[in-house]
Amino acid sequence: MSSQQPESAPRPDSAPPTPPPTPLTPPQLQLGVDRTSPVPLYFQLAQQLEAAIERGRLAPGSLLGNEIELAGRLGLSRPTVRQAIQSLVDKGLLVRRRGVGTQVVHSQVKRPLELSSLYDDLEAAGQRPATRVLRNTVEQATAEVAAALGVPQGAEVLLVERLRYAHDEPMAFLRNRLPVGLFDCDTERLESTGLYRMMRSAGITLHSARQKVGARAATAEEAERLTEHPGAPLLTMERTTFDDTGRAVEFGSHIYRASRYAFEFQLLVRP
Amino acid sequence: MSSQQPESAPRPDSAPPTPPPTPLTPPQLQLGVDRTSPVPLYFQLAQQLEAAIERGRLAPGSLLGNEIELAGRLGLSRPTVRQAIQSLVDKGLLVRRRGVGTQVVHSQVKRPLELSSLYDDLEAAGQRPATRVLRNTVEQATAEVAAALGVPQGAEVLLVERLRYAHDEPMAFLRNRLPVGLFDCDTERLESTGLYRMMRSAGITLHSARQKVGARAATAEEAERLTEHPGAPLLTMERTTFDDTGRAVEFGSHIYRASRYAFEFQLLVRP
DNA sequence: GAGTGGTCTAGACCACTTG
DNA sequence: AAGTGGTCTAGACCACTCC
Repeated sequence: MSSQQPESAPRPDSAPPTPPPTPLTPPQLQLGVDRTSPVPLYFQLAQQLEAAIERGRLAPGSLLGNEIELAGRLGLSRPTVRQAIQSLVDKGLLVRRRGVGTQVVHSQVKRPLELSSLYDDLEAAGQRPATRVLRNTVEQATAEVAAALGVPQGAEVLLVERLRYAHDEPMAFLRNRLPVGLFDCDTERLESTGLYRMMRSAGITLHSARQKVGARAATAEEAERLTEHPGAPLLTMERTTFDDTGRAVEFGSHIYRASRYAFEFQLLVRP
Repeated sequence: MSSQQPESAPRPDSAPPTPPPTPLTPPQLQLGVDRTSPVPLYFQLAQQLEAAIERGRLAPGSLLGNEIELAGRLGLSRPTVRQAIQSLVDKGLLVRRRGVGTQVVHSQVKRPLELSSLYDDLEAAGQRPATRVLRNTVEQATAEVAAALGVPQGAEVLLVERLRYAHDEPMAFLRNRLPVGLFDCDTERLESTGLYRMMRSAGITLHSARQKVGARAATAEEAERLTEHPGAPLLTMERTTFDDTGRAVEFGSHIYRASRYAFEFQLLVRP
């Protein structure tokens, strides 16, 4: 099965027209799966390949070796190997071309951003984030909120308003509406962590979000809350977040100080 | 093959303990593949299911019927049916739960936005877009541009500056840098279509983009170009676009009138 | 023509959810 | 216990790319 090829050992008995055309490239690259593990085989392989790419052991542009050979080397079937490779293609780490092979993507495409959480973003950037909850009550859904959350107009929804600080400076004013009864929206926890983290720990699997990002000049009231001057440029975002069943779980209308914050994210083109 | 079942014809000869437990839900829903077509079978099935969901013939939340039965009904193998279903799960139209089944997502998640092209956005919105090319030359890459495009600092890159109008009003100032020799960047075509459309027709397959969206006040020069007043809020975007091999194919630094434009897009959470 | 990925089949066993 | 999706196998033929 996984007999390693002699690489460039000259074979004196036969004279092939061309010397071994160096089929290498995923050279030795120790790969191997653990069949006693509960982790799926395709997932183990995908992890190992991803790690190898990340560490540069698989150089950008290098070919991966064909699927059949890889399957044989690992003692896996071809569909399983394909499943592993496909998951990395979906992540943008590998490219497949028929008749050519599978190669590591050229370039420095870094890990795509998740659904961005301001709290996590700030924490990752080393800015010590803090939150002050201004309101945490129940209100009746306006037409706009009802449409966004998919509830009847006038139905009860949670209203949460927060000021987010970084280094004791206000950065953003966050206003969220959530369906009631979705999870326990405790004010104390809201002040010590982010909304998305609370949702995840409540067993909600976030799936997608529809966002609208714009800008406008600060009103007097907004300026005061954010310690800007009236007319200062503000970044605005409206976002409706859906879980994996397609339910809307959150509708946010946020305002950021443009002088302090910008959105970074990655878009994938769906063919 | 696709012999239609008698549905609810009572069978007088046998008396099942329970009357047909209504296994329905993808009720009659005429499905069928064309094996003479060059279109892959899984793709044909996915298209039909997607169309049925879109037209409401498969209601949100309804179960799809198990894979084996579906495969039998269509004369396909289970892996092929799974491939079709998986593609719709990836699109966010279906949800699978082990032990439960596959159901249509609850809610109105509309088609996710593609990598947004301002030109296409405006055209779709019925605003007749127009473009004036201000510059279309070659320059030497600054450190920032070189880093974004992955070329050596000082290397030659294409510089394109455009004003984009809607209804004869300026909407945005677009500045792009591109690797030289990527495709023919003709000024006349630039004025009559969008950059992305030109890339696609040159055989470049767009794959992903890294974006940064912010806001700031207009300088005097910017205000004049966009017929705003100095200090007016502007929406800014920096975007590096990559093709399917991971090459950077474009680096854009754009400015939009916040009074006229906002970004809308969909983010997917990668598990 | 040789080699690659793209598609497809007909089975199999397991883990999970539900009654 | 029954039914579902999740994983896996060992083959097969085709379309495309490159020599």
